[in-house]
Amino acid sequence: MAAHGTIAVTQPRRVAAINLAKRVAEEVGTPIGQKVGYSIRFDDASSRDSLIKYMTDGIMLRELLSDRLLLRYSVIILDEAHERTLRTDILFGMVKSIQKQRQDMIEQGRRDVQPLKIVVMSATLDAEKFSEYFYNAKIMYISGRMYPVKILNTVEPQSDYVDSALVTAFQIHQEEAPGDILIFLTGQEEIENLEKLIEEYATDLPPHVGKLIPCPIFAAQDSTTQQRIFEPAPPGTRKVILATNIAETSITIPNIRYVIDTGCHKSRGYNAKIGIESLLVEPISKSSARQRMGRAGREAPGICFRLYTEDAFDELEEDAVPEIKRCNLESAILSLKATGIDDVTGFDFMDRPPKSGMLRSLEHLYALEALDDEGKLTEIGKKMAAFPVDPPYAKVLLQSEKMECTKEAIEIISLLSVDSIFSSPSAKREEANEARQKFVSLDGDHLTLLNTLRAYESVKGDRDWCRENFINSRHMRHVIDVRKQLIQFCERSGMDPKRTCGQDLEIVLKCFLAGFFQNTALLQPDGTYKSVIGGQTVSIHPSSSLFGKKREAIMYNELVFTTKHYIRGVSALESAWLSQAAPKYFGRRQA
DNA sequence: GAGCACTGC
Repeated sequence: MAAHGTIAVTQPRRVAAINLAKRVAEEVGTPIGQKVGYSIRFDDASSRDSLIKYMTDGIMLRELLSDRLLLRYSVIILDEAHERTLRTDILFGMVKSIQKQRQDMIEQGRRDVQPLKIVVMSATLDAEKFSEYFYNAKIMYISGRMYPVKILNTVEPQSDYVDSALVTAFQIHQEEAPGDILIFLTGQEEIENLEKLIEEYATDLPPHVGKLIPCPIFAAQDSTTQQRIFEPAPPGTRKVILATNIAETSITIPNIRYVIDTGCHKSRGYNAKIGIESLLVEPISKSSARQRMGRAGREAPGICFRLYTEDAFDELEEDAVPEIKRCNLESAILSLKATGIDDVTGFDFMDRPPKSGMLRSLEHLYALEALDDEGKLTEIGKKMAAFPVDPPYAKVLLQSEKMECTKEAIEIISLLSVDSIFSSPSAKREEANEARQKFVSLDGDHLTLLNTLRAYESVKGDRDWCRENFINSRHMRHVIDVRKQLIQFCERSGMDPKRTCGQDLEIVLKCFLAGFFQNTALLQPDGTYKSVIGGQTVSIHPSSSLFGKKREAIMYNELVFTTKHYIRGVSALESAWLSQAAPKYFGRRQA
C-alpha cells in the first residue's frame, strides 16, 4: 500500500473512469495500471501501489462490503455529484459516516488509522447544499472552459416539437454557417420518425444547397451503427444528429455548432405506493437545458435553439429529482444492510427517499428471505448481497443449487440483466421478427433467450451471424462477461456453476419463481392478464415471444408503465406452481 | 403493436 493511502476518484460511468485514468497517467508519464489506475466491472487496471485509482461508484460500493472503513483510501473524490445517481447518493452517506468513525478511532489513539479527506465535485449551482451536508465543508469554485453559446427561445409555445425541430433544422441548414446540428429527442420512435421526415424534406432542397444528412443515435443501437455519428460529413454537406439523452452526458459528438433542445426527455419514475415503475416523457430541468446548450460550444461559439418559450424555461425545476427519490430501493437497501447499517430508515441521506418506497423494499427483501422478522440480514441475505445482480436474481441463483439448474439460471440471468440482445430498427421490423422466430420457445422469453445464447455460441459469436439475425453483438458480449463473472461468484460461494437440468427446462422456470413470485399474472375470462399481487391489468410487451398468446399463468421480469402497463421478459407457468413458490410472502412487515 | 440513461471487487 502507498505510504499515505490511495486517492480514490469515483465516476458514475465506466468510460469516464477509463478515460480520466488514461489522461492522468499520460500527464504523469507512467503506464496505466501502476501509479495511476482504474477499476470498473470486468476490467481492473489498478494495483496495490496505485496512488490514484479511478473507479465507478458501483465498484466503491462493492469494496465497502469487504472494507467497511475504506482504510486503503486516504482521500475520496466523488465526481459528477450533481447527477445525483442512486449510487453517488448512497456513497455520500457512507463516506460521511466513515470519516466520522475514523476520526473517532484516531481520537481514541489508534495510530494505524488515517483521517479521511472527502472532495465532492459538482457542476451544480447550489454548492451550499453539498457543503451543509458535509459539516459546512469549504467550497472552491473552478470555472469551466467553453465558447459562448447564443440562446434563442421560441416566442410561442410549440404544440409539436418534432415538427418544430424539423423546421428549425432546415432553417439552420439554409441560413447559418457550417457546423453540425444536434437535436435532443426523447426516444427511438421519435428519432426514427424525424429521420424519415428529414430525408423526405431534404430531397426538396434547392440544388445549390448542400445535403442535410440525418444521423440517429440511441443506446439500443448496435456499435457499428453508433460509430457512424463520428464520421465527418462529406464536404458541402451537413450532419444533423438525432439523439436521446445519451448525447447529454455519455457520448461527446465532435463538430456540433447548433443544438436544438426540445425541452423533454424520457424519465424513469417509480410510484412507491403501488410499487410500479414508469417511463414517461417529461420536461427537463434547467441544469439539463444548460448541459444540452453547452454541447454547441465545445469547439467554437454556437447557437442553442430552445423549442420552448423563455417563460417555460423559467418554470422548469432547477435540478432533476435525485434518482434515490424515484427508484426501486431493494438493491440499495440490501447493500446498506450488508455493510452493517441495520437502521436504514435512520440513514443519513442527503435527500430522503419516500418512506413508502423504503417499506416496500424492506417487505420485498423479507419476502425473498433476505431479512428476518426483525429486519436483520439473514444468511440468505448475506449471500444475496454478495452477488453483482439485483436481489430477485440473486435469490434465483441460490435457489438453483437446490433445483439443480445453476448453469441455466446463470445463463438466463445474464441474458435478462443486460439491455435487450434483440435489435429492432423500425425500418426492418418484419425482417427482424422473422429472424427471431427460429429461437422462439413456446414457454416464453426465458427459454427463447437461452436458445438464442446457445445459437450464438454455436457460431462462436460471429459478427455477421449477429447482423443477419438482428442480434446486438455488443449486448451479447456483455452477456458473456456477466456469465463469466457469475460463474466465478458461484464458485467462490461454494456452488457448482456447471450443475445442469439438461433437457428438463421446466425446472428453470420454477426456479425463477423463487425470485419472481410477485411478478406473476393470471389470464382473465376476457382474455386480459391481471397481476396476482395488486390486481393490476398488465399487457405483454410486443417484443415478447408471448405477445398475443393466452396462457393460464405467466411470470414476468419487469413491469413498466408507458402507454400501458407493459410486462417484459415473460414466460408461461402452470398456476399450480404459484402456491408452492412463496409461502412467506404474506408474512408481517418489519422495518 | 413498442424501452431515456447509467451501474455491479
